[in-house]
Amino acid sequence: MNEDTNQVPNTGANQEDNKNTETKKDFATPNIPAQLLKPYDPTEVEPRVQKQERESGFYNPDVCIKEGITKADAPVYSIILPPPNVTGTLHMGHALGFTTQDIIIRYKRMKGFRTLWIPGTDHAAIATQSMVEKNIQKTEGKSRHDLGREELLKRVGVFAQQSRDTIVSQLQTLGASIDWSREAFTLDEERNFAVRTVFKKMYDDGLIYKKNRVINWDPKGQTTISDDELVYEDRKAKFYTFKYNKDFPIAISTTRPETKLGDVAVAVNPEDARYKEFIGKEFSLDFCGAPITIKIVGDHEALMDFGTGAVGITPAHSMTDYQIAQRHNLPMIQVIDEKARMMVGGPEIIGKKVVEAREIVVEWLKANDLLISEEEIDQRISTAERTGGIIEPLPKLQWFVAVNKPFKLAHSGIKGIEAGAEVTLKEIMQKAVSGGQIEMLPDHFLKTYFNWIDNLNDWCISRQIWYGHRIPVWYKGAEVYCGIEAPTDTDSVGADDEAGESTDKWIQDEDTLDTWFSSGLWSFSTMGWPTKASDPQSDFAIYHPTDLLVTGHDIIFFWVARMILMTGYALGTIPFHKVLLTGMVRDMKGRKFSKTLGNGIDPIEIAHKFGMDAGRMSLIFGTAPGTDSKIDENKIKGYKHFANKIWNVTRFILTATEGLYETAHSGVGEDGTKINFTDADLALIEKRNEVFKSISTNIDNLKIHIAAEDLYNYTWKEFADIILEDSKEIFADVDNLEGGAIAKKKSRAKFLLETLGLIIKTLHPFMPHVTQEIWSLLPAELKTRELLMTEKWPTF
RNA sequence: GGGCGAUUAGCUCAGUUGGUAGAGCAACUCAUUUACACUGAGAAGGUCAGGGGUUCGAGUCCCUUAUCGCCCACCA
Repeated sequence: MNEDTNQVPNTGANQEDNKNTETKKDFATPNIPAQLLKPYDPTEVEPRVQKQERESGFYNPDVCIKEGITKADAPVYSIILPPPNVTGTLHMGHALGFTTQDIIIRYKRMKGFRTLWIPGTDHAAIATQSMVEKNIQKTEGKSRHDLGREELLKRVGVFAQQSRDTIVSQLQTLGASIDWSREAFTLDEERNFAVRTVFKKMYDDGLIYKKNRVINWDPKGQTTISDDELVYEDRKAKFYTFKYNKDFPIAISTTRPETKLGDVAVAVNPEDARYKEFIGKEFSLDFCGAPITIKIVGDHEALMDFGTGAVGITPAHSMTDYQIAQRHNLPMIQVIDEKARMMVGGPEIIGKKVVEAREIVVEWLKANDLLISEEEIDQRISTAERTGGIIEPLPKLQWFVAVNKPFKLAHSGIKGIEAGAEVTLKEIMQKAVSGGQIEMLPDHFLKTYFNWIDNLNDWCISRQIWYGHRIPVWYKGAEVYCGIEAPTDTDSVGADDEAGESTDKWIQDEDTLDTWFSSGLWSFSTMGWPTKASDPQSDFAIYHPTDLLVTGHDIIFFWVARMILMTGYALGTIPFHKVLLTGMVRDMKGRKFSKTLGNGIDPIEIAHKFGMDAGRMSLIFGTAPGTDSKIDENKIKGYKHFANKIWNVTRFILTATEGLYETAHSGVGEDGTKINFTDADLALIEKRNEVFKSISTNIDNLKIHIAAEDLYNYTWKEFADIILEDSKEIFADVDNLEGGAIAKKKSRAKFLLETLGLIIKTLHPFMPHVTQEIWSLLPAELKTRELLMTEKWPTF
């Protein structure tokens, strides 16, 4: 530990500063620390304080216990950091969440809790791989297949590492008092073991299954994605109405004529008088060079008053049609491949991209006089969240998690679920929250959460990308093996090897898991589960479930729900007691921060310009949980002024109480008599204590934006503007005029010093750097420890 | 189509269980080397989106309308 940082180095530079400020002779007294004579300079102070805090080891609760800062049997408080994606750098949106967590963590630590905050990063599978692929394509003109699985993974690994380093330094710049000794990564060996363990358990319980069905295919990313990874875009589209051929009795409509080469049926409403007579009939015909057989089926899904009232059914390329086809036992004919090219049809159409094929089919319809009408409509198309590719529904053999399948939950700490009872994953997600064990703030997001669960379908978890947790399943001919460890006699073929080679060795499934599968385990995979789960001294035994999750409301489905699912399933418990949802941070025009707009603000930039303390305050101040906020530099500037204000308040108090503070703080005057507070000061104390009591209460209730405001107002408007101004008169009073003058001064000096200490302590979670710096300059009598973060929180 | 949120000072937003409308920024008047110009004092600025209801009392609770924003959904 570097104790020197609290001392004022007696360098030439400082002496020079003293000379420069000599005009202010009133303050150039030997007892006033030299750096106080200058305005507060966050760029010099903040990195130094961060280093000092970090090197003290007190971010780690084990060290706090060892050094006697925290009692071993103290109540526990734990938070896991929502791991940022290793796709780039943090912006002010992250900073809001992380600052919120740091405030709570510092508060709890000072209150004596055994406090743990675990950091980490997320490998973000598709997002990261596609970013690296794009870079390689741009700089080297190579695809991932040119590089091969091993080489690509190496490149992605390097990128992820750089990204992680940036994120770590950003978190440190933020002043996050997080325990770096416990840093985790969603794709490291320990987390991989947890993933394999849970996968195997789910597989054995029949909750993970492999099935051929229509999934969301991203032709750009060359992978499947889950329903939640779809992003909808509004576009104009042509809506064509036509007949398959001249003899076909019913006209249908579509925006995608090229898919009609894969049609197997036309669905009409069984009540529809126009078409009733045709139900059950079959027509074989040639459509654009592809022989197709269309069966007319009756299905209530077909709405009589929409379009022609008849729906062409393309089971292989539409989710809805797939479901209708299932009901009527219809075949599924794939006509579009993974590159979104036509697989069937005449020579003019086969091999063409869907968009070109669409034009060709329309031309063909026109040429054969089959097109009845063509109108422009608004349409929502699905695109892939990470690559922007237009989703092509395709039939594929994929892995799924069954959310509606009952299984026996061996252990249960979830209210409303008995141990050993039959439940579904959906029920776990519902009961963990509806039973009140998990609280959400603001609570109106509960409706969003439940609504999502009600409409939830089985979760497609396999991805055809290489960066991620490989599915722990091996094949040997027709045999399938799922295990935590690879079977012996495994052939370690890479993905590039041509499949289909018959071998007598086990070959692992090529696919990787959805990144949210591993994120879902984060609350316990970061704590030594499963290896050390049974050890009562393990983090898992001590700190799980965690107390609080602070995250953006945009990932309630992706992450919050998946954590509840995974924790409920694997442990029969909840991952956290409370969820605090933060809003989005936007620019002054209300736009989201984005790379393409170039409006993103890097927290490091803020630290350079205004100081991170100011940045932290500006994020918290006036921002209610769950509501979006706007931020601009003007606002941040205001809190830079605030930091400087406290700095000057400190200078004033130390100067004004010069010679008084020793006696004032000891509570005994020079003559040995006790210093009593004057009635006026007693009244100030009462009022002050009330303010600080309510600040604590507000932090306890996670209303940190209100606590920050109260603290700001008291410090500036009450303490500085009124009390300090009033004190000037008291201190200016000439001693010998009346006997009470000296007693009044001592009383006030004691009050000012105590209150300053109180402000600095209470403000510390919000503005850790400036408060630590001031703390180091306060007279020793005021403090019990050098590091403010380990001081006791003031209680009344 | 369903759900959620927002609407408060010129701008950006707070407003705990219902009890006299708040802050920052901007603008206005004054003070001028003061702990601090990264300043202080003062004044100004609001039918709390509109309408209805409950209540002794509503920015806050209920109903309704409007506008904006977000999320979800298989109208081909």
